[in-house]
Amino acid sequence: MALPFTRKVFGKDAYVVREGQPTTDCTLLLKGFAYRQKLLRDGGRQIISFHIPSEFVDLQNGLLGMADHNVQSLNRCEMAIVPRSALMELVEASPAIRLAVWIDTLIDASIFREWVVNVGRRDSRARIAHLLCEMVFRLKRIHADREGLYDFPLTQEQLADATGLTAVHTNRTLQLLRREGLIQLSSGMLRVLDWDGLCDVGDFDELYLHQAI
Amino acid sequence: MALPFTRKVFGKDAYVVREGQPTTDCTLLLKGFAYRQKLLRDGGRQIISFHIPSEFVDLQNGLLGMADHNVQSLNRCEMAIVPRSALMELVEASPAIRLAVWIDTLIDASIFREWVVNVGRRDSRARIAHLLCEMVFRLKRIHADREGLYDFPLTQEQLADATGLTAVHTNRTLQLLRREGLIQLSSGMLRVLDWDGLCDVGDFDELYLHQAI
DNA sequence: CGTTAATTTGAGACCATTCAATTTCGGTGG
DNA sequence: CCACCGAAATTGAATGGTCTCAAATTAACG
Repeated sequence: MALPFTRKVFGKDAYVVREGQPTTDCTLLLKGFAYRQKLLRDGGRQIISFHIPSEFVDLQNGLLGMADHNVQSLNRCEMAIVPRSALMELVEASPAIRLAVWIDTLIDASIFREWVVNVGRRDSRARIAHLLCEMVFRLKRIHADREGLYDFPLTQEQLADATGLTAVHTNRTLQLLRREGLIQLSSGMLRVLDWDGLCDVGDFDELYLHQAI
Repeated sequence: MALPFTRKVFGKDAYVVREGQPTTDCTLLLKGFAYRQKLLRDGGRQIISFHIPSEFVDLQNGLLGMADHNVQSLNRCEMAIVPRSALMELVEASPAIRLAVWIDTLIDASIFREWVVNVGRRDSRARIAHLLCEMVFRLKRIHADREGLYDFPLTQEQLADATGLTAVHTNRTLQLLRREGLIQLSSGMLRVLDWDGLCDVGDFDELYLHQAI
C-alpha cells in the first residue's frame, strides 16, 4: 500500500501491455478480468493466462526489459499501475516482500507448465474442464462463498483461444459438459454442479497452484 | 563457484526430481541433456522443457516447497546438486546474483509461455520447426561454432511428447522438414541447412528468450 | 427496439491418431 | 569383425477428433 501507483480504468479488450514494448510498469488488477496472449504471424491467437482481481498481470516486467506478450482487459477493468522502479526498490529493501513477489512469479510459471500439459496432451473435454477447475479454484480464494456461482465473463471464443480449440468445438464441448450435469454456464455466470466430477474429467490436481496453507 | 555442491552422474532416463516431492536442492546441469515432464492420469506424458549444459533444471525449487513436475536425464548426465538453503543464503547476500537468478526463473517462464503457444496454435510442421529453432538457438550459446552441426540426442518419441504429437506423426513431419531441405537429423546429430527457412516455418521469434546483448 | 456480438447447428473435409508390421540403427558379445 | 539384439525409426491403412465454412438463432447493449 505504500507503493506509488496510478489507478486506471480500461474498457473491454483494451491493450494494457504490448509485446515488444520496453517495460516501465507493473500492473495489479483491482477489478474485472484480464488475459495475456500472443499473436501468431498467421493471425492466430493463443491466450496464455486469465487473471482475476488481486493478481499482478505482468510482474515479470519488473526485471525483464521488454514485454514478450500482450496483456488485455477482458471486460471493464480497474488497474493499479506501479512504476517498475518503485516496485524494484521496495523489493530490494524488504526481504519478506521480495520473497512473496518472487514466489508469485514462480507460481505464474508453474501455471504455464500446467497449461502446456493441458493444450498438449488433453482432449477437448478434459482441456475445458481443467481450465474451468483452475478458474473456479482461484475464484474461490477471492470470493466469499457464493454457493458455487461465480462471475465468469469469458466468451467461448476466448475459452477456445486459451485451450487451443476453435470456438465451434468449444461450444460443442461446453454443451457436453452441461449435458453431463457437471456445470451450468450462461450469461457470464458459471456454476459447478459436480466439483469432483469436473476435476475427474479435467484431470485436475491443484498441486501446481501451490496454494497449500 | 563458492557454493557447496555434490557432483552426481545420472544414467539415461533417470529421475532427478519427482512431482510431489518436498524440495531440498537445486540442480545445475553440467553435461548431457535433461528434460522436465508431467504425467497424466491416463498414462500420457507431456515434456515441458529440454535442458542443455549450463542450465538449472529446477531453480524454482529454491522457493517453492514442493516439486510440481518431474525432472529426468535424457542421456548420461552430470549434475551439480546445490542444497537449496545454501543457494538461498547466497541469493539473500548478493543482490547481483539474486537478480541474475530471478531473471533466470523469469526467462524460464517466458519459454513456457511460448510453448503454450506452440502446442496450442501451431500445426505439426510449425511446432517441430519451432522447437528445433529454440534448441539450436540455445545450443549456439554454449558451443563454439560447429558449422551448424549439433549434438541432438532427443528421440522422436521425446520430440513428440514435447510437441503434443504422436511419435508416428513426428516421424512423418521430420521427413517433411528434411525433404524441404531445412534440416538434417540422424544419429543424434542435427544440422540446420536453412536457418531463415526454418524460422519462417516455425514462426520463430527469439524475443521470448530474452537473450539480447 | 434496432443492431451487433455471441452462441448454436449442420455437413463435409482434413490433420493427426491408432494399430500393426517392417526396417534400420546402435550397442554388445562371441 | 560379424552376429545378434533391443531400441528407434519408418511405412501403410483405416479411424476419428477437430476444423472449416456457412447459416441460423439467441443474447447483450445503447
